[in-house]
Amino acid sequence: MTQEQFAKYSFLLDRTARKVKQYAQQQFKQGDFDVTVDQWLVLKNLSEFGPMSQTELANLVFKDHPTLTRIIDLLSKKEYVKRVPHPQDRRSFQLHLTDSGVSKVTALRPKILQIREKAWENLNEEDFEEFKRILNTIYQNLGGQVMEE
Amino acid sequence: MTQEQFAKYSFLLDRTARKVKQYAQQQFKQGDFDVTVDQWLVLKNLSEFGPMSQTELANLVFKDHPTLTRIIDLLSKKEYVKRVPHPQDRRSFQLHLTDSGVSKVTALRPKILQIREKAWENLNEEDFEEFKRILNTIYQNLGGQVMEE
DNA sequence: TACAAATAATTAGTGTGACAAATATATGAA
DNA sequence: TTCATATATTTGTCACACTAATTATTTGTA
Repeated sequence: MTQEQFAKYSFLLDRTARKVKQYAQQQFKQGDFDVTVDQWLVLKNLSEFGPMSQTELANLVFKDHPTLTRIIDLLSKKEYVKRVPHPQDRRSFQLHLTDSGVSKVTALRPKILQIREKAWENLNEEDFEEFKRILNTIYQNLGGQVMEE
Repeated sequence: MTQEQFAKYSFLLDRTARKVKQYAQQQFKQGDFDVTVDQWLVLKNLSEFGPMSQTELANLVFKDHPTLTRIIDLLSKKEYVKRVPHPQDRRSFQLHLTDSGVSKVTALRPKILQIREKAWENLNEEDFEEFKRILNTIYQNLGGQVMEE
């Protein structure tokens, strides 16, 4: 394996990740989902794990704080999420889905699961396991923390 | 394989790609390379394949035209690249590395190859082949064109 | 208690990515 | 030749990623 090969794999990885995101975003747009792929990730996690602070959410979705602040700003403006002052800690907020946010998640969830499926055609269980293992190895090589299942 | 799994893999892919880019960018910054990861990709390809138009280059690095225009703007400002009017076609430019651009590529190339290696520790030849195959399958599933080696 | 250090969130600045629309020029068919 | 169509590049707008710095508040330690 030459060093040049490593650079090529980095390129392939980047290109594929962009394609997956772009494809999903196009479908979101076509279906008038009124959220971006990243905004969806935030809504979905709030829905699954309940109210939490921005720091907790940032760790969950692996976005940095400034990025998350802006995503929350956008979701607040759309009134899918609201910032509720934390009762004990005046520095922080609890993020809650609004009723409208809950409905949005319910409505979009099945559609998005279907969109996500497309990328994985022509691959089997073994491929998925391999892929996950390799991605996690790379992530750890660069100092990332992998969560247990 | 449940639909939820597909969403998780999409997330892992995105997260890993961002990590790889972020790691490289940090190293670039630490070494005062004076270019970003994406700017480097452009310089490297111009160095390897010689002068070409922006359209050709955009196809080579899989960036869209507006994005490439802006990257070239930055590289021009830094005087690593210059736009030379195409002799026959006044709509287009030939992109040339400047002398300073050539030196930059020569100086950075070995350092960057080394940085890229880090992500791939603890993986073997078979893993790389698998990984490439899976990435390309995904890319094709979403309508992308894969190049022959 | 007092005050330095840590933490939560935001702001600012730059770069990249996607998409749509605009501009300038070239090409091909009637 | 002319005019519609195609091509090369740019501009504009919004969203996201990362860094650094800032603000407000809390915590830990002397």
